[in-house]
Amino acid sequence: MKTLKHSRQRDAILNCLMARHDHPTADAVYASVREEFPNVSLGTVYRNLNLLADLGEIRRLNCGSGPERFDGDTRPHYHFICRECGQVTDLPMNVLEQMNTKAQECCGGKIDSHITYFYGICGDCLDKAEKHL
Amino acid sequence: MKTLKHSRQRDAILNCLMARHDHPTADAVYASVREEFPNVSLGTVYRNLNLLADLGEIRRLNCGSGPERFDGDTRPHYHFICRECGQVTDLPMNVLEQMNTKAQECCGGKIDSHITYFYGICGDCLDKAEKHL
DNA sequence: TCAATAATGATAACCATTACTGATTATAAT
DNA sequence: ATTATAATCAGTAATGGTTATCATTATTGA
Repeated sequence: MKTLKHSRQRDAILNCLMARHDHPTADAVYASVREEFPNVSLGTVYRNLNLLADLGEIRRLNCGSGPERFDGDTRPHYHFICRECGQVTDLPMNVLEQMNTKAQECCGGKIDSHITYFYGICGDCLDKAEKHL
Repeated sequence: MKTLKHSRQRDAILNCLMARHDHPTADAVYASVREEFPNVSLGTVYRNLNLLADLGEIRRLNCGSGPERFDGDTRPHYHFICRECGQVTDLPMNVLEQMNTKAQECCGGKIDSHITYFYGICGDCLDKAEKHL
């Protein structure tokens, strides 16, 4: 039985994720934590991100390409990825639990969850495109 | 303007993906193509998988962890991933286009598609668990 | 048939992530 | 408070999947 010990670095990493809502990569978290702990190691960031994710205190995001991203909001919700700028934003809509039931009717197993990423062009990029016409 | 030239290796790679329905990784495709072309290079496999995906003849799958997978079936459909064995299977259910509309109401941008992965335990693994009780 | 060039095989480089190391630090028992 | 312990750390090497480079080979249109 391994007892968790308190660590300032882990706090800083968790705080960073709670404070920002841009779903940062490990590298971005590293840069952020470095402001408080100038010689924190990238390995420490990865180790704690994984630990926190396994504990269920943060969530891992695999948005289709590029490095993994992390989310301090563990409540089930959907994400929208802009094809133009790559920005990942939260979608304030309810998760459709009934999709699991529907999907389960199509397969022999037991489905308990789903992950959905929406793709398109975000408002900012639409505006920019407009101006350049 | 770069014109595409025909290549036996690319044919073999595409055929492999059309023939099997287990959503193989690049490495698995490599192993398969090697039976016909014993000294095909892994780089060639990657290059052509990317080319074919960009041409829209196959699809890339990012199932949340592990290496990228590829799908010879480009028609929109959902996938189910077993947490136990990692197997990726197709779900014969309609894609819910209305989710895009719904999601778009929640964000300032333009949403054109979504990708959903369902997670759970597949029939095979449920059976195995049953026997071991 | 031949020149132009896309594609190949082999290999090196790349990048994100993980594993290893010995030193440090937080916790619990004395 | 002191000490024993084990978790955590910083630093760095190693790993694994993927991409880039380059000399050679294969395809194609004239």
